[in-house]
This record gives sequence, C-alpha cells and structure tokens, in this order.
Amino acid sequence: MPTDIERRVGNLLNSSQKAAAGNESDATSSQGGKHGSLGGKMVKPASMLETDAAKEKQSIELKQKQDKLKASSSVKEMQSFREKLPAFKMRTEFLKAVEENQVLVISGETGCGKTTQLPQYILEEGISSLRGAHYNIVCTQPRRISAISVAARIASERGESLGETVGYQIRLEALRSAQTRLLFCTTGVLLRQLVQDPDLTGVSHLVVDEIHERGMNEDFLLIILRDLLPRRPNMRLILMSATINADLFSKYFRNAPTIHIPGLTFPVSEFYLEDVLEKTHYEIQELDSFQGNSRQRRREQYSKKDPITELFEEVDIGSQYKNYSASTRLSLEAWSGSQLDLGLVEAAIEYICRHEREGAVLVFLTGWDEISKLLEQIKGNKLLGDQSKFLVLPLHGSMPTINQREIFDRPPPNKRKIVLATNIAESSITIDDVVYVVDCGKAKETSYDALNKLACLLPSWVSKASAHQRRGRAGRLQPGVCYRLYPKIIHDSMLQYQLPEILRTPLQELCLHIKSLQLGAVGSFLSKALQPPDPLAVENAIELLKTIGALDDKEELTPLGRHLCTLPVDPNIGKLLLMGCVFQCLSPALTIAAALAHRDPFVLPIDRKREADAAKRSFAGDSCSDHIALAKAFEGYKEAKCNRNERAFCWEYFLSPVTLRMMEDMRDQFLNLLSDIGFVDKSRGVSAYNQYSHDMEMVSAILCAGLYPNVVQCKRRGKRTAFFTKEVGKVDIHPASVNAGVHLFPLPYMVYSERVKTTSIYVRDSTNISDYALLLFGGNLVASKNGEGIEMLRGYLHFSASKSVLDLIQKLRGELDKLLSKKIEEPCLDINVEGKGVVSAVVELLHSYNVRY
DNA sequence: GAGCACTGC
Repeated sequence: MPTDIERRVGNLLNSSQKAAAGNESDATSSQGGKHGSLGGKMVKPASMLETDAAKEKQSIELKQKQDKLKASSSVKEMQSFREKLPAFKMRTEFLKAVEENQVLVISGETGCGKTTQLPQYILEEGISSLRGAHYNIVCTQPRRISAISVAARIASERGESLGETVGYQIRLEALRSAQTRLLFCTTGVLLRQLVQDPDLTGVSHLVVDEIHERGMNEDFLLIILRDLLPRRPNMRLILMSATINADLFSKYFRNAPTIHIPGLTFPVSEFYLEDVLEKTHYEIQELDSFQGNSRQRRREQYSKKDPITELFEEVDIGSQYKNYSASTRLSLEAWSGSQLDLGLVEAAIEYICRHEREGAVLVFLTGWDEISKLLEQIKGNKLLGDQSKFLVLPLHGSMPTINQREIFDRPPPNKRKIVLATNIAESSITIDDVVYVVDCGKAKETSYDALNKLACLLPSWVSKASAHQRRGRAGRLQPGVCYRLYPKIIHDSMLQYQLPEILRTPLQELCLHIKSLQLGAVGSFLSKALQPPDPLAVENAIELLKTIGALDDKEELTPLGRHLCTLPVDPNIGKLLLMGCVFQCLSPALTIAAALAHRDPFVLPIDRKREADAAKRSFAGDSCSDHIALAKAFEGYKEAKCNRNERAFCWEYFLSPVTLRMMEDMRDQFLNLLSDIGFVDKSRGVSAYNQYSHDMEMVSAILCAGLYPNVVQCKRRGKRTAFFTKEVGKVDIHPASVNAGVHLFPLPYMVYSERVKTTSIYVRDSTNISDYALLLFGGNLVASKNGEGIEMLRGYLHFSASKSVLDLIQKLRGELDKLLSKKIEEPCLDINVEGKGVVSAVVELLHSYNVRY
C-alpha cells in the first residue's frame, strides 16, 4: 500500500476521533423502533372496534344481502353446479364437526371442492344464523396465484364482486374491505401477521389448506397453532390435505377428528415403461462407456446410484418380465435409471401422436437442459417436426415462454399442443386441455447437507404422491392417459411422500422468525415440529446468525437482529439493505435485495442464450459483479419506463417484465419498512441516501457487509484463477455468472449469496471484492498468532501487511464498528455528522486499491 | 470449461 494513503487515512482517522468527541453533546436522539409494520393493512376486522349493537346491525345486513343474492338467477345456476360437487354431500356433517371440535382435519382428493366449498359453507352458515359480523374466516394458501383465484371463484359463486364479503391478501397486493368476512391469504402473510397479533385475536376460523405439500411455512405455522389453540378456545382450526395422510396431522393435534371427501376427476389410465416399450417398440441402447463425454461418464461412475434405481438392477428381467417381448426385455436390461433417454421420450410422444385421439400432451422433465435438448430433437423428427401439425412449447420458470397465453390456449383444429415442462406444471400451472401425460418420474429437488453446510439441487425420483399428481394433470376435462417412462417396480418403491421442506433447506430465516415471534429457544421450539429438523442444521443456522451479528452468545436477538426481523428477507439480504441505507447506496441495495429475495429478472431463452449472456455481461461492464449487473439492468429498465419503452428494452436485454415489476413493488416495500424502523427519513428525499450509489467500491463494500460470511478466495493458478470457500474447499463460478470464463480478476476475493451443488459445487452469483472491503466490512479481525497479520473466519482468511498498516486498519475498523453499533441502536443518527472522519477514511481506503494481486 | 427445480413474506 502506498505510504501517502497510509498517512492520509491516518490523518483522517485522527480528525474523526476529534469530530466524534466534539459531536457527543448534540447527538441526534432515537425515534425508537416501530417493528413489524405491514403498512397497517392486515387482518384487523372493523368489527373489533364496534359495539355489539353495530355488530348486530351488520349481521342483519350481511344476511339480507346474502338472501338477496341467493335469489338471483346466476347464483341459482352456480348453486346447482355446487351441489354436484362431492363436498356438498358432507356439508351438514362438516358444519357440525366445525361446531363441535376445535381442530378438524379434512382429506379430500382433487376435484372434491374442498378449497372452494368448505370455507364458503362456514361463511354462508354464519351469515344465515346472524353471526356474520362475528365471523372472520382466514384461509391460507401456499401460493399467491391460488389465493387470488380461489377468492375470485368464491366471490363469483356468491354473485358478489371480489373484495366484498370475500377477499384476498398476498404480499404487495390485496383486495378486501371492512365487510370482508372470508379472507384468502398466503401462509407467509399470516406468519407476518403473527408478529403483530400473536394470538390471532380477530380470527374466528382458520383454514390451512394444502398441508400435505409440507412446505416450510405450513409446517412452521402448525407448530405455532398447536401452542396457540389453548389460548384461543373459541377459534376453530381446519386443516386441509389433498392426500389421505390425514392421520399424521390428526395425531399431531391430539387425535383431531378427520373427514374424508372423495374426489371427482376423470379416470386416467396408466402405462409403465414395460408397457410403453411394448407399444412403441423403442429399443433402449446400453450406455457405451467407451464413447461420449468421458467426464460425464466419470461423474456417473463416481456418483453412487440412488437406492431405488439400484433396487431395479437386482431384478431378474428374464423371469420378472417373461410375458413381455424379447426386445422389451433387452431394453429393460439396458435401461439406466440415472440417465434419461430422450429418444424414449420422443418415441412415447410420437406414439401418442400417431395412435391416440386428439388432446394436448404434457411432458414432465427435470430441467432446462432436458427441455432444450428434447425440443431440438423434436424439431428434427419426421412427424413431430411438422409445425403445421404440432405446437411444441417449453415451460420452465426461467424461460421467457412462461407468461405466454399459448400455453393455456386451445390450438387450432388439427394441431396438437405438446408442452415440455418441469414440475412447474405439477401444481403451479394448470393446462386444462391436457389429455396425455408423459412422466419421466424425476424432478430436481433441493436437499441440505448439514455436515458440509451445503445446499444441493439434484434430480431424484419423485414421490408416489407427486407421480399421482402428475398423472391427474391428464384428467381435468375428460378421461386421460399417463405414460410413465419408468418400470412399475420403480414406482412401487418410490417414497410415499416427499421429505418436508423443513428437512431439506437451510434454516437461518426460520430461526430468526422464531426469535422475532418470541417462541423460546430455537432448538426446543423446532423439536416440536411434525418432523423436527436435524439439530446440526439448526446449529448451523444459529451459528450463522451469530456470525452476522443478529444473535448474541446467549442466542438472544441483538439490536441488529431486531431490525432484520422486520425485513421479510433472508437475514443476509436484510443486512445488505441496512448497510445500503447507512452507506448511502440505497438504490442498488434495494434492487439487489429484491432480485436476490425474489428471482433473477434475466430470462433464459432456449434459442438465443449467447445473446442473453452477452446482454447480462453488458450490464456488468468491468465490475466483475452479477449484483452490479442486476442494479444496472434495473436502472436501464426504469429509464426505459420513463420513455415508455420498457417492453422493447426487456425484449432486447432478455429481462422479464413481470419480475421487474415485482421487484419495483418489493423495493417500495423495503423502503417503507426501512423508513418505519428509522433507517430512512423520507422527508429528506431518497437522493440523500444515494450519494454512493454509482460508486462501485462502495456498492461492493456493502455487498460484502451483507453477504459475509459467503466469501470465496480467488487463487491464481498460472493463467487462470481457482476458487475456494471455507466449508467445501474448491468451488466453481456458475456458468451463467458474468464472472464465468474470466481468467483473472482484479481483486482477490468474491462474495456470493448462493452456493449450490449440482453437477459441481457452484457459486451462482458473485461480486469481486478487495481485501480492504473484507477487512472493513467482513467478520471480526483477529491478530495472527505469529503476530504478523490479521485473520478472519477462524483463521481461514489471512491478511498480511506491515505492522503500521495493520494497526491502522484495526484502528479504523474499531471506529467503524463503534459507529455502526451506535447507528443500529439509533437508526436516525446521521453518520456523516457523527462519524464524519471515519466514513471518509473508509471511503478513501476502499478507493485506494490499485494494486493488482 | 459449460449450465440455469419450485414456492413465499
């Protein structure tokens, strides 16, 4: 480091200490924190504030309105449709059970009407018996789309407009009013509401739908509810599950009674691999170990086969399949459970198109790569490649086709629609005209390796429940057929249900949420779960929260931790937001936080991926940062929007307009929350918080502050760079990153937000940062044992420099930490006044980096 | 040197 920098920083530091001493008397006072604000628009029934007389009046009005609507012809027509649903036969029994039991478990198969009818019965009955004003029914859904569509459906069945008696509330969007008595919301919204109202005082009936999916939010909610019920003896809890595993939930709630409702769907016949081979005469070729990509082969040999696939390899094909043709038996011998044979998929589709009646085909594949390859293969197929007869559409969460109407529309006559999808089509997207399903039987699934602190995303066999759900996608409007491209023996040995999400993901955000709801010690709280997570996974989460300063040694929330609780994002991203405010990089912090918390706005087109890659790189410039690329892309979008040119802009730069709009709303939400907790004073205008928004060094520094301890060491290996992290050693930069393929980096470290094991251990997003950024904004500094440097991350990172430089940095860091903890305790403190010298010293030091490593 | 399951506050 040049000596003049050392001198200047030293001077600045000295003057800062003087400035701080002089300012002590006129330090700004704290406004205190207003935690947990949701903008005051959440479940707070107007009835709570009203007198009994007013309630009585409201109940009468509700009944009069309902009676009037019931008499209308459209509602009568709806009523006769509703009476045909299997749920209708159970109406009386259901209402009686709700009356008599605090907890009730409903299991009902698809098409039985449980989601649309049961909450509606409670509402109708309540209003009819003049209890309407006292009712406040809340029904949770795991997905935003279902909260809206179910609420809309019920409003129309009742002949009302959405937002009157029936409404919905999802993040950043609500349609409800003072008259709303039945509210559909996402589980996440209800969990946030619990911060302000831990006893759900306004709720008379709580319906938790789709609990069989075992999402993290739903499992978390169930623990809370079991503890809450004794405090709310008048509240009713109804749990709804699509599968018949109701026993598990019933037992969890002290043997709560269960009601089963049969389904009403069209029959779907099914064929397994052996039948498909007989029908198609397709011959599976043995994977030749001497040919093809040698690396691929090696990987396959190293990776142990899963137990289900192994099981099939022990089957004696000759005797097991003696009634099948010789060619089928040969194919079964050659079949590899670990590698999907796209030729087989193609053959199955071709068979359907040649021999089956009309109707759309839905193909379940695992990911982008398979969809893309199969699409290419189909293009070259003599029959299927005819674009006048076949409309082949990819359907993947990151593909631009995701919002195209074509997916849902009926194709013109004599044209067959073929959709190549991931499991997005299993529950999130419903295509009504599907008659044929081709199921490869696998899906990419996250798992969490607590020992190595490693998240994995690997293809694995789906559960029987998922296979059933996929099959059901063929029978929505008429009888259908499901072609399963795996042997029946594989199906029979699949897990009954997928492992619950709480056992498959890192738990830091959940742990922080538990602390914010004051639910006691994290470990003992989670041990009460339906299926408690691995204690090591809990320990890892708590350790991380301690490392970032959200929890103290006693596992209690620190002032920083309390701020992080109010932000509906992962704790690291929350810290990024706070540091963005403090160091006046607010705009990029909001954008980057929104993208990391929601989804990447860059789409991944199949046919133009090189161009898409180049577009992303053009935003990054020479920053070596995916995060800065995000910020720049968003800036470009905002500018284009000012010129009413955003559609063309998104098209040109491969951005998703839907994701960008969501990001805009999320930025507003974050800004409001930051203002609620005092980190932003809106009266000063946002420009006051954007002084360094275009300063790469400062933006990188707040990224470091937020994303720590997610640090990668870049080590030069000849003409290339190799990357390492503390927990897993060598990692690779994800090929979709702007840093992929860069051989040499200007700075020695990276920070990242996501590291996932797929075909290799990848860091998905990264920003190249300097050692100064890490020394000032990373973890605690510890003097090396030999006295010749500084260590971080328990000795994993080592910084050596002259003693004078190290002393200086330690001193500056000490001042910075003091300033920051004061700021965290008093969010409205102006650090440019309070710590004038410290901030300028930090800025100067971050900019002094011109030494290439 | 080569890849991007899906939700949600």
